[in-house]
Amino acid sequence: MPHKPRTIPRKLPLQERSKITVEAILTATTQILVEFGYAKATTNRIAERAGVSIGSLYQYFPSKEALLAALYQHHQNEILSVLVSKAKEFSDAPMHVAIRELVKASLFVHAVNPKLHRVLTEEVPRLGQLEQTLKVAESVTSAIHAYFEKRRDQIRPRNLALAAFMLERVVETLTHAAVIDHPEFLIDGQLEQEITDLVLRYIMQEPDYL
Amino acid sequence: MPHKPRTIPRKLPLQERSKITVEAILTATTQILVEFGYAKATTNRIAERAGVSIGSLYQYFPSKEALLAALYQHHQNEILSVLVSKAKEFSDAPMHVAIRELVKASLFVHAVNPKLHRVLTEEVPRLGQLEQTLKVAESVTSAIHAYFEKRRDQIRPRNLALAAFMLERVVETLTHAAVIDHPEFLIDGQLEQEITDLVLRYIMQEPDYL
Amino acid sequence: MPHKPRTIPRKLPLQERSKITVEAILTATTQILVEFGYAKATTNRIAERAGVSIGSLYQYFPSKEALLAALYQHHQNEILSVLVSKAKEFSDAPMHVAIRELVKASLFVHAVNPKLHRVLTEEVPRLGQLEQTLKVAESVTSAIHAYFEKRRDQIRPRNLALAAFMLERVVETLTHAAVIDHPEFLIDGQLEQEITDLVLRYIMQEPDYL
Amino acid sequence: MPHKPRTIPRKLPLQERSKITVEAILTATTQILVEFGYAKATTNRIAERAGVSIGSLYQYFPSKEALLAALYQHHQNEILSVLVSKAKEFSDAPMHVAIRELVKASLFVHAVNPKLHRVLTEEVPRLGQLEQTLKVAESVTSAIHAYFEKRRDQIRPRNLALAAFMLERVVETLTHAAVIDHPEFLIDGQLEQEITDLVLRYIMQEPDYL
DNA sequence: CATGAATGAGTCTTCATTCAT
DNA sequence: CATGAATGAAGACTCATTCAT
Repeated sequence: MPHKPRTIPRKLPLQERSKITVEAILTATTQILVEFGYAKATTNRIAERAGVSIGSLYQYFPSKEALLAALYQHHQNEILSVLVSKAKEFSDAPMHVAIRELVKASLFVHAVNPKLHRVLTEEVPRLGQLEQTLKVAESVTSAIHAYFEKRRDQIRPRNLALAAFMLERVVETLTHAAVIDHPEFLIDGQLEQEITDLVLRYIMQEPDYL
Repeated sequence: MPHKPRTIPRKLPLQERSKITVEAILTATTQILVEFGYAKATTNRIAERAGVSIGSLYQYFPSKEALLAALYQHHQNEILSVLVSKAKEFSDAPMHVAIRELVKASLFVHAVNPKLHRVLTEEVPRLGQLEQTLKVAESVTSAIHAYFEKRRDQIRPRNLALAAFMLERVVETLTHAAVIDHPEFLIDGQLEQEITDLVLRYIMQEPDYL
Repeated sequence: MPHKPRTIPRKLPLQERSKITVEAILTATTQILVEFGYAKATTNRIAERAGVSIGSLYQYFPSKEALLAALYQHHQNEILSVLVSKAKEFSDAPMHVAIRELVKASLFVHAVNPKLHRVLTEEVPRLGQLEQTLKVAESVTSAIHAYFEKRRDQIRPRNLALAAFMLERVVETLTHAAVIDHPEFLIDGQLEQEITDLVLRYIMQEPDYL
Repeated sequence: MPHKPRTIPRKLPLQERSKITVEAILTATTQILVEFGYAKATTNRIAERAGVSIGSLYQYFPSKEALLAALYQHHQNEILSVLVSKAKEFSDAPMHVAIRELVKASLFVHAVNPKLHRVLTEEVPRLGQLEQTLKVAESVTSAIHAYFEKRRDQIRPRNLALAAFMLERVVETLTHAAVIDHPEFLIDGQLEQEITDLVLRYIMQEPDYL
């Protein structure tokens, strides 16, 4: 009889074999999600693809939700780590450079596995634990906000929280939508240029940077 | 037989009673979707909420997908009609006025039933017929594109298709995300102002309109 | 979904337990069919009778049709194996002996589980895969035809295909109908004698075998 | 809520319009049965095809079973009337003539609407009232039996009941199966000849009639 | 720890039948 | 009497999850 799903991993993959198994399951989940979409991503199918018994899957992920959450987490971390490293690298650069790099990073990140990103973003229901997980956006927004605070005098808009929110959303949406629906805009770095432009014209006091 | 679900409404509501039933079903669907989310929106629950037998539901909507598609359609039409009427109203206005009105309209449209909009946009799987239905975005983009063509000389960016795409995406995302996650930005027409600003600074040759 | 039901067994029973389960399901299907008839033979009822969960039933038989097909197959094989073994045993015997044995075998086969035979033959709809399965008749006819070819000179009728067809149909119907509706004709081997007579008088050149 | 089906027609078609309606329903049932088979012959579909409301259908046939029973009855009567009239016509003819005519009549009857005959015979479940209805076979058998009694001395087999049973079954099956599966045997009156032969050789004392 | 057979609540959907208009 | 909207019991089937081996 089905239960209310636990979400905390039952045990940590201490041993080597465990790690491999967990890895295999996660990889399989990604593949199944990409190939068949969320609706057809059953735990049994995932286990099969992973070459692992369904029992083992539940050994490491106490519920389907936990599995998805882990994948999500993993995906988020990849994204965050790219963004964070870029942020550090260009924290002292001129703003127009920093922002261009942020846009670049966002494009890069979306290009890694666009289909997975789309499924995770659009299909997987954000319920329960997943609700909490989906917070890259927020932490990026916070980081941008903090950055704006530091350079308050170079920022034209007065409401920095609002500006940060807008920046995060705009960059995310445009890179996401372009990668999925309009790859042609990516040619020649056109999109990168235009998004950067869009943002800088809004953010900066002196648009003469151009 | 999961099966290939039919999507064409089985019969048209000839009598008055039918219309009421159809209306009740659609309303119930909206409510259930908003209250419980897509995952728990079963046809039986919807019928019950509508105060109608499950048989009646299937009398008018030959499959769950068809029901959702109808709701989608309805929702889309509401949105489009608002946008289209605004578009006509301001087609000859100065661009900065027209764009401000577009932003206003978008905010208005998202404010009607934000939760429904979120569920329809983020949770309901876009399969089969729904795939086709999800095209408001595209038609809005086209309309903007056409508008840009007419005013080509006032538009700074050279790639009009790209600019139209960006404009549509940006306005949609920002109004959507704000309505759902940051209602505080809506106070004082702040967001409206800022989005308009963002867009105009990007679009226009002469930002001295400010 | 309703769907086009799969018919290939989902997985083979690897473990001992599986075999028992499959066996139990098949047995239960037979019982339910015999007791309640096809119309009331629901998969849930069958699973219950088998002392097995409905899920298990679908683990081994991907659709109701597949279940019935399997039962059919099994039943057909039993029949065929009896007939084939008899055929081999008497392939060189005098024709009047061979034919008497065929009749005997047919009676024997129908007597095993007449009710099941009746349900399978008369009630279960012959759709999809079952269509293909229902071919014992044809293979028996072919075998008879081949037999006739070999003994062409002893066979009075000229159209051997027609004669084979008639022989198969006549023996099948008479044994079937008698077993179900007129068991009294089976007493004393009366029916066996008469069918044999009917056939031999038609088939043979020289009815003086009598 | 569904009830246990009544079977006695609710009212007689006294008026002209009623007769037409009943006729239309019966015709539609036949068509639907032939076109789609029993499994897809829903009462709503039948009513629609008949150009009559579902309510009207139930006005005249209190249940689906009653409808099928009526059709059955009708079909049986058509068959019986042909056979009976032939029987009368040839009751005093020499037996080999009479039997040939019986075979002819059977072929004729099966050729009228073979598909309907097949559906009625093989698909429609013989439950409840239908169980009782399916008795043409029996009355034909009785008639043959009576005929044999009258000509006892010309009949070779001693068990006249058994002989009558065999004769009825054999003629019915062969004509039925041939019409459906082997129309080629009907060419040139071959089948008619052979069935007649089969029967006469079995029945008659003196096969020198040939 | 792994395995995979087993579970069963819950889904979508159909269709014979009723009954208000 | 006709109409057709409404009914709802019941059926086939899925899939997350458990547990004996």
